[in-house]
Amino acid sequence: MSKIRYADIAFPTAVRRLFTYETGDSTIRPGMRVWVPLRSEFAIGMVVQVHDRKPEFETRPVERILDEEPVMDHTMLQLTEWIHRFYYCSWGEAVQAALPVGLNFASEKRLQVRKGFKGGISEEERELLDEIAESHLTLKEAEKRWREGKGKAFLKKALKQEWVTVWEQPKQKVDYKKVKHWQLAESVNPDKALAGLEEKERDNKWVQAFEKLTGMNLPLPHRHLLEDKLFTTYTLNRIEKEGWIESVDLPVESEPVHNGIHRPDEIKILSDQQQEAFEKIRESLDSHAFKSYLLFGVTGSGKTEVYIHALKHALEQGRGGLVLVPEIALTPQTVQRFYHIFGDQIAVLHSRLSDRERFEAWQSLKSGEKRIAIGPRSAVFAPVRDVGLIVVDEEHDTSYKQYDPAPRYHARDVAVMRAHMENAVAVLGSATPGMVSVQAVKEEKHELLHLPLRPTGTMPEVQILNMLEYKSAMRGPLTVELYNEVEKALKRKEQVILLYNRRGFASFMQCEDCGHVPQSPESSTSLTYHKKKNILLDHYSGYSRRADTRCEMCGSANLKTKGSGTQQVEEEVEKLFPQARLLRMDRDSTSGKRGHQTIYEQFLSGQADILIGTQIVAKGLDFPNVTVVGVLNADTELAFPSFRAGERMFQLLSQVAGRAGRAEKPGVVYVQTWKPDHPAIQCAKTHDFKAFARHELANREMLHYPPYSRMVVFQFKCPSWSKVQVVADKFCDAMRTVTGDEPVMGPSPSVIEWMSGQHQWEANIKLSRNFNGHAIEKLLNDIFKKYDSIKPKGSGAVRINVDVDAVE
DNA sequence: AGCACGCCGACT
DNA sequence: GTCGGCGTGCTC
Ligand SMILES: [Zn+2]
Repeated sequence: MSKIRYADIAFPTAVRRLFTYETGDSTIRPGMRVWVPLRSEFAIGMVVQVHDRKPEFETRPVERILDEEPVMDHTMLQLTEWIHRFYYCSWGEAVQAALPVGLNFASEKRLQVRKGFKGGISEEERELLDEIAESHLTLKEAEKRWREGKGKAFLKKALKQEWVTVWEQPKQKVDYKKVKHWQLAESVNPDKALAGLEEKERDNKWVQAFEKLTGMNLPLPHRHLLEDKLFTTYTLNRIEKEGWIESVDLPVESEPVHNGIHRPDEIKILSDQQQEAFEKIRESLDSHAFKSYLLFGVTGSGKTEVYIHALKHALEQGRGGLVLVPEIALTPQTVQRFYHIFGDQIAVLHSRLSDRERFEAWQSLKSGEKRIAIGPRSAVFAPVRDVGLIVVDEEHDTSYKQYDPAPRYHARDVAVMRAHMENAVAVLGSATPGMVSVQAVKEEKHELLHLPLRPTGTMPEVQILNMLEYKSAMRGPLTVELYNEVEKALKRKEQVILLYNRRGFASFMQCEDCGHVPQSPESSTSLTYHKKKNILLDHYSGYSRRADTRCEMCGSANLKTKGSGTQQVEEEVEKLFPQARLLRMDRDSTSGKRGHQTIYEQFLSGQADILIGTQIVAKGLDFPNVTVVGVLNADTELAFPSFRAGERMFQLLSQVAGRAGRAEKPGVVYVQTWKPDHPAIQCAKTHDFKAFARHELANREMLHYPPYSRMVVFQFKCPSWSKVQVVADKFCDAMRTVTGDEPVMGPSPSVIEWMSGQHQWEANIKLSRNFNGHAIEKLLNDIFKKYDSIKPKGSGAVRINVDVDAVE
């Protein structure tokens, strides 16, 4: 045994601390997983540091090192450490998010009857003990098997008396895929074996099968052999029974995934503007230094071609690539566009992969076999070797933010940090960039690459329909104008998309005469309506007032509360156009992405005339035959109780506009709204993102919202209503003591006040944008320390979640 | 986060 | 007397 060294280990629990163990095994290195004793059990942990500093406390030894080679390299450890500080989670939680579930170990506890145990026990107990010895159960299975009565009592007694002991073993969830193969038994001489048969046996099918096997290049997979009629499960087993062949489980290459055509020669020639953007990226790649770009270009401006050329260049440099795409956009079509050029160098990290498939994709990237990873949020951790380029497409998409479980990271920001750590180039692409990225360009953190619309492209016309004017001219949820346009389009055999906003999980009030939604005087966001207490509430600041009886805008008494319940929009539309073929799509009704995909395909192939659904229809494909797009109630987005409501609305309308028609068949987007003058609507009409950004940024700056601050949201959860409230109050006291009164808002009940048996409150704090990982960690440590010193009795039951850079 | 340890009410 | 409820504190 060599010299004792110390390993700092991160566990996948919420404890934001490392634990130090000792080991004499000199093969231990950071990035390896270990099996160590923790309390009275064993646990899996990740070695993050190996050193010689003997701690003051007693250390326990590492039981087992689970890897021969580190599964995380230095950068990945560094990246997860940054997440640990910045998003205030444990290092182990960040590690867990970065590894495929297949690499998680679970402890498996099996029961063993102590050897040579005779004991003075009753007949009945003896029987039970024999059963335990034979059944080879896990502890969990045994506890389930003997759930009650005598059995339960005996199991407990047997464990206590140590008649039965528990063996704890690490068990990896997924291993390399192994498949049953057949090979000749070592000891067998085929000729002799056959010669030893009786005459009448020679005609048997299994004998013929064996004869054939001897002439084959074994071992061969069972499945493969079955293709020959001579080989069946029976004949093979029969030969095995003679002891002439034996089965072995051998690892196999996973079957290649079919992603369509691979024609690298068909890479598209870039337009001048695309070429210009690409040249910039190429220069940065050549310099081998960190650089980040915001690639701003509307739908159809050809961002993907720029990504593809840049990826190609990275590969030519011998470096790898990483492409992040929002979950919803990760369709076969998207994959095909990359596969077309890069073929099997691509690994797709789909969220629908099985644990094993994910593990194999991960492995193929780590080994360097695959050079490009494409995937949603979690793919930011894909172990691409020597990453040169990281693309984040649709960088504004909120699905890049993880909420539960921790770490609550933003994949776009992690991507930029990873690029920074690996001296790579980050390219964030969007037609409607988030304000955070726009501001980063202004501050020269990102460089802007602008792709104007191609000369062949057109932006569809956007018509605004003022609901005030159509108040008495409605056909169900459609204004007469939109109704007529739909009719006309149907007559022309063209297609229609109708989009209605999903009502959020929050209720709100709206004036029936002017469409106004009551706003908070404190945070300038929409107030939510709470039926029980009949109040309007601002969940940022905690401001509340008795529900309005008159519209604060026009004075009308005609205020209506809009719940979060289901809407009948689809049924009403169906009645309006009984002769039309209707296709529905929303997040709930269609199960999973497959469902969406089939709906898109049906609509594209003309199997329906009208596609109606929630926001999700805006994220689909291009439909060249669609000439009318109707947004039925655009304002619902503005009622969303968030300072980002305007941004979301603009993004939605822009996205919709990007779907309507093509050059040959120009489409018109009709937006029904009570607020025709709202900047988000006006700018969407003129397709003027820059004007919208100017307006929105001015607003944000005035109210000190991101990107002019960094918001940290704290959520308090507990089954007891009174406890949550007390803890939230005390926590805010602690915050105000540490930071002063000014940046703290709240506490207040969450927008979702009650969820799965828990009451939820929240509070938030606006920090300077300059707070980096260390500063955030220090401040939050101070706040929690202060809180610990003043927290009331019984507060342990309240869970406190920290969400740095929360999105909603 | 789990999970053991410990301190008080309802049962054989 | 003890079984078990949850509140508290610790894990190298
Ligand atoms: Zn009004």
